Amino acid sequence: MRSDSGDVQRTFVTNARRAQIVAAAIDTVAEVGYSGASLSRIAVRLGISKGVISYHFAGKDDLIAEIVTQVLQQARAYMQPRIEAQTTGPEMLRAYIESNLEFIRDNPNQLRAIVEIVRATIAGARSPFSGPRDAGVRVLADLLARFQAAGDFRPDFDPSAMAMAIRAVIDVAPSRLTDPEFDIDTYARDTVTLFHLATRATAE
Amino acid sequence: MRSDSGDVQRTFVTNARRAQIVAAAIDTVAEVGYSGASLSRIAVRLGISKGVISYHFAGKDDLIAEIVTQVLQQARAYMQPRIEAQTTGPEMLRAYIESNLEFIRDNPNQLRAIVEIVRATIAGARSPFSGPRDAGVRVLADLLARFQAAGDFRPDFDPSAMAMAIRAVIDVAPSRLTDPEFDIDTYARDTVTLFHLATRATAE
Amino acid sequence: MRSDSGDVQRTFVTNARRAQIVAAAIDTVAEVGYSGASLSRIAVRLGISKGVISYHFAGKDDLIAEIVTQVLQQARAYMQPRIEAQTTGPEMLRAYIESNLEFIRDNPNQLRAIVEIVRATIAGARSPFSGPRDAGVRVLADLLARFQAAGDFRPDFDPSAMAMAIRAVIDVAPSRLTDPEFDIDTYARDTVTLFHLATRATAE
Amino acid sequence: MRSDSGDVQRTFVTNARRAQIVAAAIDTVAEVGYSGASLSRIAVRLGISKGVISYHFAGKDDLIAEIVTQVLQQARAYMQPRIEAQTTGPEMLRAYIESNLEFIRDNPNQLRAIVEIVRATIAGARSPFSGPRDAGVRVLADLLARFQAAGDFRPDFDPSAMAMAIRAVIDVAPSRLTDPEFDIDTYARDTVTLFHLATRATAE
DNA sequence: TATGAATGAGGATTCATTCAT
DNA sequence: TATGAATGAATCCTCATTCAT
Repeated sequence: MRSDSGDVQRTFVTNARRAQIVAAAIDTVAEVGYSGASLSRIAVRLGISKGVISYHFAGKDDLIAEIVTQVLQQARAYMQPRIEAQTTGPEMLRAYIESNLEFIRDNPNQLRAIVEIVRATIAGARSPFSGPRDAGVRVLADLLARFQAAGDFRPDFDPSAMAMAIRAVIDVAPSRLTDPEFDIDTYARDTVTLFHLATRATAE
Repeated sequence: MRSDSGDVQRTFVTNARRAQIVAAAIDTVAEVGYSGASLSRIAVRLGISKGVISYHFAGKDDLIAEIVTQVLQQARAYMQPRIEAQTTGPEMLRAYIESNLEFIRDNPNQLRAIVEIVRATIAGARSPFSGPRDAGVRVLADLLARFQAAGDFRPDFDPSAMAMAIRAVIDVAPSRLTDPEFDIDTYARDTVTLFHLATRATAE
Repeated sequence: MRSDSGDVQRTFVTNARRAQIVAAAIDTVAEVGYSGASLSRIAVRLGISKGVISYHFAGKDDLIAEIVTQVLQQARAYMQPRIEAQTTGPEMLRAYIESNLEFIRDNPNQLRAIVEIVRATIAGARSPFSGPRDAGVRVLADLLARFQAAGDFRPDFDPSAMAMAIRAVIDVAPSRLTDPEFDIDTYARDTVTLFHLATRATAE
Repeated sequence: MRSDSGDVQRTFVTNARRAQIVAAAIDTVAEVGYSGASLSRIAVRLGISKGVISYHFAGKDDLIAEIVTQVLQQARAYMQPRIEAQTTGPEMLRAYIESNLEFIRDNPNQLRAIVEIVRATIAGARSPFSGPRDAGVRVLADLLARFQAAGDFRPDFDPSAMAMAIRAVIDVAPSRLTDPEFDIDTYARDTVTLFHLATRATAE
């Protein structure tokens, strides 16, 4: 019943269990970090035996990969339409930042977990998940470049560096959420303004 | 001879050993990540026994704390004079960003290690090192607020949020250093411009 | 429905399933060795659930015992008539060796599996299957002794030791079958000659 | 202090511990078989912690390899001079069989262990130790071929098949040692005679 | 000061087995 | 009959830590 690869036909109950385990894993990673999130800790949180996880997932890597896949997919589903609905560069950028931070606000653990995982795994350089991060930067860089070419942004910034900066400012938010003084909505507004000023066409 | 707390009188040799161990630990963390940096791996790198580390440091946490302390102190020593030499807000901001990224460029392992450590440890929420990070943001926020009050920056940004953003953009650099396509000097220039545009007084 | 002990009345379907499982178990043991032959691997090979095996057999030991029983019975069925058809000692011995090695040649997996099992289990001294092996030796020893008494063999060898030797030379064949340089028919001829020379009455 | 590979300088105490562990491992394998010989069982036998073994050996494979190396070396040291002291084929063959079985008689556990290991590991075909076995057969086959060419043996047997047979008859002895009815000295005499008759030059 | 040796907890994983459906 | 699900023990291994020398 392991999920190795390929499309395995899964029953309803199995899917429910898998989802339950993934959810517990997300919360655990968000709470105690990647390295602290042992299978046993996840199992305890669910009140189930450690073996159940092994039964439903081919291994820890499989479980972690599932988290990444799932969260990224949810995030994309939330953000993509909001971003693609925009027609001008500045509007797109605002939608990008706002939808990102809204998603973070509404799914704090998911995001904290994924940031944790990506960072923990890129650390060792062996990184099976460095992909997603680079991909995120690249997609944004492409968007910026396109609108920049259209004259919507000032022509003299490097889209790639700007994309890195934007993602960095967004990605730091999840870990700040626990700070009671941190207000993510304010942070979103400030960030929108910040990058609007940093990218607007001079003529504007 | 453990360094538990307080000012322990230490001999010259002891201090040399400690420094040597810290240096090896920094390189190890930078290379294999925080969780991969076992005492044994650090000891092997030095060609000494694992016990030596235990002898000189109260525990792994103590060693890690020492890394943080030492690197932060070096960083401060490099950057502080450069920043304080400036008199206007924009100059200060430029000096802040440039000196930070220069230090990162010249001490990549140190920085990669510290970023690794901070992230790995703040994750667990138990965070013995969330202090330094917050402190860095706070110091910068205070600087921004001061020059903002003096009219050097536009008055309508939140210094704290802006400080977070600046630090985020800087802190992401160390982990990018291994990417051959990443040129940190260009990144520094872009970042300076970016935050100059984002903070400048409108009248300017 | 478990087969614990005694003569359980079994339906046709049940028997078919059991046979099917035994066959898969034989192939699995032959392929990955005794310790590698987990119930799960056997189940996968059959495309059935692990539980089915547990349903049809009281436990792994029961399944293994069934393999031994079944293979030994088949082997006996093949060899016994061939051996008993002979009237003189040397002919009997030739028939014994040839029929053994022919059976091995024609049922390599069966034999490899059984050799695997016997060896893996006699090792632990708890040996639920040391019986069959000893039995094989004893039967052959009795045969040898009978013909020896009749003057068909030289009188000065110990039938029991000779039987052990013969069985050893035969039993080593299954594990050699995978070696492409190993030709079992040649080996059979050589073995017949070898033991003919070793046992023939001097007067011959 | 792991023994990974290469010539590691080892202290006296360490060597003593290693030897102690190897000895315990040999006895354990001889007693409960390869698959039953877990590190924990070996540790219990010695009254030490499981970790000690991990400290002295890079892993289970390392420990097992050490057993094989050590026993084969001892065996070679015992047998080689006895065999090489002979000048004629029959004498060589007698010395080969006798020295083998004497060594088995005097080191029953060592041999039972090694037979266990070789068989358990060649089973899975991944066999890191199939080498030794094949090597043993090959060396003997070469010896036989040499003396056969010299006319010391009958010319019409295949040295390789004969070597296989001889080794098979020898290798079966260790597992018989626990049988009180089995007398290895008698078995040695019988085996010598058996293969003398099977190989002698006809003219003899 | 430094070392080698040992410990024991905790990690992931595999497995035979059980059980409700 | 058959299945999927769950269990818990056992496996090897890594690690931070301790301690006598």
